[in-house]
Amino acid sequence: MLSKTCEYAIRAMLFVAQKSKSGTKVGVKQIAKAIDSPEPFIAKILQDLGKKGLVLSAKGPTGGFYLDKSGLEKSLADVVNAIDGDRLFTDCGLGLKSCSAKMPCPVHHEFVKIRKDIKGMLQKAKLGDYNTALELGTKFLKR
Amino acid sequence: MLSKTCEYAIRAMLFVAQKSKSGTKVGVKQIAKAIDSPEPFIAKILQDLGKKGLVLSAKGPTGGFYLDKSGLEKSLADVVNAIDGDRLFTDCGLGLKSCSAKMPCPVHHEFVKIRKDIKGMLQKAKLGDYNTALELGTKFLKR
DNA sequence: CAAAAAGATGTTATCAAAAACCTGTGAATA
DNA sequence: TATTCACAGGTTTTTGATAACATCTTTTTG
Repeated sequence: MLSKTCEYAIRAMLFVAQKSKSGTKVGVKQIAKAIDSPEPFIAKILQDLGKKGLVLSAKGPTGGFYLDKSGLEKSLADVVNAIDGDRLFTDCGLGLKSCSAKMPCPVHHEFVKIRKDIKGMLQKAKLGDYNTALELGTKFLKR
Repeated sequence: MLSKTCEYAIRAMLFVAQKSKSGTKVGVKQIAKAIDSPEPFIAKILQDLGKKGLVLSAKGPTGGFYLDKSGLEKSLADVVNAIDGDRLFTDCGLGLKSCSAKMPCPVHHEFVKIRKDIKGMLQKAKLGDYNTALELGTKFLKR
């Protein structure tokens, strides 16, 4: 469904979001540990997300990644779009190169509906929405 | 969403279903051409599906793959399950190894609903359901 | 029997995703 | 201002999925 990269990205962003609520910046090492991901890999991903304006970063001691108010309002759909593009929402479910309402694969119409649901779900979910649950330990980012 | 293998499998099965309606058996070569897939690859997939009882085959001249009445009643979910297992319906949307109602990732509950929809859709879609549309050329298996 | 077609098995090639590494550069603080 | 911390950026390696090919066996029809 989502690429591995994208999965890591979302988990990392949710962790950063959680920490940003209290104004803390977090380093790559800490993030990697929190979401159980390879450190150099998550560094790359965050760098990429930074370039695309989805996460802020500060160099030097006490530096790290963080989100501001508007960053916390970004949705999971924004993250997915930054990493995977709109592949998930446009690619044919049966792998056809040109599959559209005009030239549909057998399951095209059914897939359109499903994808719409997924998109809606991802758009509704904001990065800041999960802080409480994460702190309470009722939702998890690793294992 | 589905593996490439699974996509080919579904397309191949839909083609076989279409031909089986009129009692025709189809060879690997013909199938590969019809769904625009590598011939040795689709051969392997069909061999596999045959072993799992989803498609019938006959050796020798005039042989090939075909479906009987009960085969045409099988659903896309059956094909997906034979190839990809229940990966699609059980794996965590964010890549966590153990993600369940008890230890959910942040989007677990949302994903459960989506997956249920997908499953329902695949179960409702029978292999024989698309014959007319395929013959009329309003739905397609390649390009 | 000969030809045709699937069954079975194994090897190799290609490609993109994932992962790891290494050096550069800017910022903070003592 | 020097040191150190941490992100930035580029390069390389590894891995796994996909794809392609080859060979041989078995079965069935004509």
